[in-house]
Amino acid sequence: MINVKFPDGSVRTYESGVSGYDIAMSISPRLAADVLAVSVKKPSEPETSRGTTIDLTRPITEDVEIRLLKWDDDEAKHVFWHSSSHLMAEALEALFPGVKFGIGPAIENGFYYDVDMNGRTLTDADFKAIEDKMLELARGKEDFRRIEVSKADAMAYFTQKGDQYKQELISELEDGTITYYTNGHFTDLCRGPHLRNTEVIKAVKVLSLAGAYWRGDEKRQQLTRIYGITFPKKSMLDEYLVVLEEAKKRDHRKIGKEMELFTFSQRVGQGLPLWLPKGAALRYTLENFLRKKQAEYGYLPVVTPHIGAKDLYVTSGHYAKYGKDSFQPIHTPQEGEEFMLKPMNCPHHCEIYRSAPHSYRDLPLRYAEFGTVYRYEQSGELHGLTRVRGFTQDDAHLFCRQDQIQEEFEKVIDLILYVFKTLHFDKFTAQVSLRDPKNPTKYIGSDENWAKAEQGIIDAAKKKGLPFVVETGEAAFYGPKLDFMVKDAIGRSWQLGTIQVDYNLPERFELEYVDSDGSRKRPVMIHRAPFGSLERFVAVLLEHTAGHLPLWVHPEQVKVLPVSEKYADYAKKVVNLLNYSELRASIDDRNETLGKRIRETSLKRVPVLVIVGEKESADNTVSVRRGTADLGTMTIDGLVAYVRDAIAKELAE
RNA sequence: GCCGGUGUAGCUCAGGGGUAGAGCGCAUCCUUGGUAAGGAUGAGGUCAUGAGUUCAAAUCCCAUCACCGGCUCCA
Repeated sequence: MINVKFPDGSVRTYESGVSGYDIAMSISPRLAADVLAVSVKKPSEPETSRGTTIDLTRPITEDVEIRLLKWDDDEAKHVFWHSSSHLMAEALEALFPGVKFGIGPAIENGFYYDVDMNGRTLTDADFKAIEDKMLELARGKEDFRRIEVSKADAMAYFTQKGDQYKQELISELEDGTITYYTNGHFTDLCRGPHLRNTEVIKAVKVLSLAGAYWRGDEKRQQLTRIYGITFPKKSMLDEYLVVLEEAKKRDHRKIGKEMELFTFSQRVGQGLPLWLPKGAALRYTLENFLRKKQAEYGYLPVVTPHIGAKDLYVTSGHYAKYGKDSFQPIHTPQEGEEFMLKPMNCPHHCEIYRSAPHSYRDLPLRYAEFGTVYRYEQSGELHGLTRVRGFTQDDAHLFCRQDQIQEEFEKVIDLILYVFKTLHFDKFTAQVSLRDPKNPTKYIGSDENWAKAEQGIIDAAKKKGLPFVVETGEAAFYGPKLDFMVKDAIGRSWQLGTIQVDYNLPERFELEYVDSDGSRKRPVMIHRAPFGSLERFVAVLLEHTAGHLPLWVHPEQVKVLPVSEKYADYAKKVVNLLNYSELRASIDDRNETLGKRIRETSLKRVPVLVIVGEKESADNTVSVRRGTADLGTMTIDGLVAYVRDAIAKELAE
C-alpha cells in the first residue's frame, strides 16, 4: 500500500501500482473525465520541486504527493498539445505516406511537428485535410500506449522505416532509457508523457507552415515545420482565434501607420525607418526624459560621428567578428582609405576616453550618446521597428575601477527599472547571458576576465533582488550581459534594456588611468542601454498600450475642435496657449460635423479632446473630454493645469 | 540567407485571359454643426518590377524586389 498526498494536505491510501486515472476515479468519475495528466512528487524531491508530470495510466509504486492536472494547469496543456502533435503526425502519415519526422514538441500556444515531406510542398490548402484527419482519428478514441524499447530495436524500427532523423536522435540516447508512444497506427520515439487517449481533443487548427533547420543548424536539411493548436472544446478554439485577431490589432506596424508615427520606403531601403513628425515627437519625448534622468545619474553627453575608420573596428575586434556581414567599407578618393558605417558606439567612446589621461579620482566616467548605428541584418530578420538596419541606441559607456563595478552596475539596474516602471513595463524578464563554454572561439578575452565579468553580473542582479534566468551561449562576443526582455503583442520576446560588463575592449584599446599609488591601471567598461534602441522600444511600447500611449509621451496630447468654423479663431488661440505651455496640441477645424471629428480624434487615440463653441469663446473657457469621460468646462489655464497635473501624476507613479 | 505565403488607389480590401472596382481618406461645393460616421460632385491606379506564353496578360509561367509567418542570426 502507498500513501498519496493531495494538494489540500489530505492523504489517501492506495494499492501500489495504482494509476493517476484510478486515483481520480476514486474521487469522482467527473474529475477523472477532466484530468489530463498527473504530477507526482516523491518525498525525496526538494521542497521547491513542482514534481514530475506523468501519464495518467502510469503505475505509482511509492508514497507521493500528487496533483491531478486539468486543462487550466500549464503542465496539462503541455501534455495535451504534445499528444496533439503525435495525433497530427499520425494524420500526416495517413495522408502523405513516407513522410519522415523530426521533432514535434508542445510550445507556449499549441505545438508543431518538423517533417520531411520528401520534396512535396505543403500549402495552406492542405490544412483542412490535416485538420479533418486529426479530428477523425481523435474521435476514434486511440489510446496512447507507452512502450519501453531497447536501443537496438528502436534503431532497427526507424532504419526499416527509413527515418534518418529519428535514427540520429536514438543514436544519442542511452540504452534502457528509450520509450515509444503509440497512438493508432503511429509510433514515435518519445519520452512522453501523453494523454490517455485522443478522444479529449475536440477542436483542431493547423495554423501555419515554416521552414526549420534540422536541429537548428542552418547547414543541415531544412524541414517543414507545421504549427497547430488544439483544445478540449470547440468554443475554446474560437476564443483563441479571436484573441489572436485582437493581438494583431496591437501590431506596432499597424498602429504606427494609423497614428502616423513612422513609415518605410522601398526607395530608401529595407529596414530603414522614416520617422514622421508625430513619431519624431514621441522619440524626442523619450530621449529627453532619459537625458534628464541620466544627468541626475552623472552621465556626460558626448557626440560621435556616424562613420569610423575601418581600423577602429579592427582594433575593437568587431571587424573580425562581423566585418563580412556588415555594410561594407566606404571608399574615398584616397587610395586604400576605408570607413565603416558605425555598427556600435563603444569604439568611439573608447577613443574619447583615450583623448586625455585619467586619474582614479575621475572615475567612473559615464559617456552617453543617442547613437545611431547601422547593421546589415539578414533580410529575413527585418521586422517593423523591432529589427531594423539603422537604429538609435540610448547608449552609454561607463569606465570605472574594479572596485566601482558593483555599485555602478546596481545604479544602472536602478535606472533601467525606473524607465520600465515609468512606462509600465511590469512584465519583463531579466536574463543573464553567459558565454557558451563549449564554443570558446566565439568570444574574445581571457577566461579570467570572463569569469570576473560573469560573476559580477550575477552578484549585482542578486544583490538587487532581481529575479533572472540564465541563458548560456547568449553573451556578446566581448562580455556577458544582463538583458531585460519584454514580449510583443503576439508573445514574441524582444531584448530592450541591456547591461554588459566588458574587460576586453579596455584592453584592446589600451585604456588606462593613474591609480592612487601612481601606477597605471586598466579601467573596466560597462555598456548599457535602458531602452535598447528607440525603435524597438517604441514598437514594444505601442504593442503594450495598443497605441493608447501615456499622456506624457503622446505626440498629440490635445486636439481642439471648434463646434463650427465661426469658433476656429478662438480654437487657434487655445491651441497657441497650449503650445506655449509646451503641450502638444493641434486643431481640427475641418468642414466635418462635430460628431465625426470627435469620433476620428478618438479613433486616432488622442487622449484629451477640447471642444469650443459659442459658450466657451464668450467666457474664455473650454469644454474638456478625456477619452469618453466628460470633464466639463474649465478655463484655459485650468486646462493647462489639468494636463500638466495628469502628466506629473503619470511620471510620479 | 533559408522555407512557405502575399503584392490591385494614400489606407483597408474585392475582382480576375478581352486593357479596373468598393469603402475610408483627399479636393471642390452645399451644409455651420454641441460630444463617436451630414450630403453632392470630382481627382486619383503602367494592378510591385522585368522577361516569357498568348491574337490578347493586371489575371497564366519564370525571375527580381518588398512585405507577412517561421527558421537561422542579432555587436
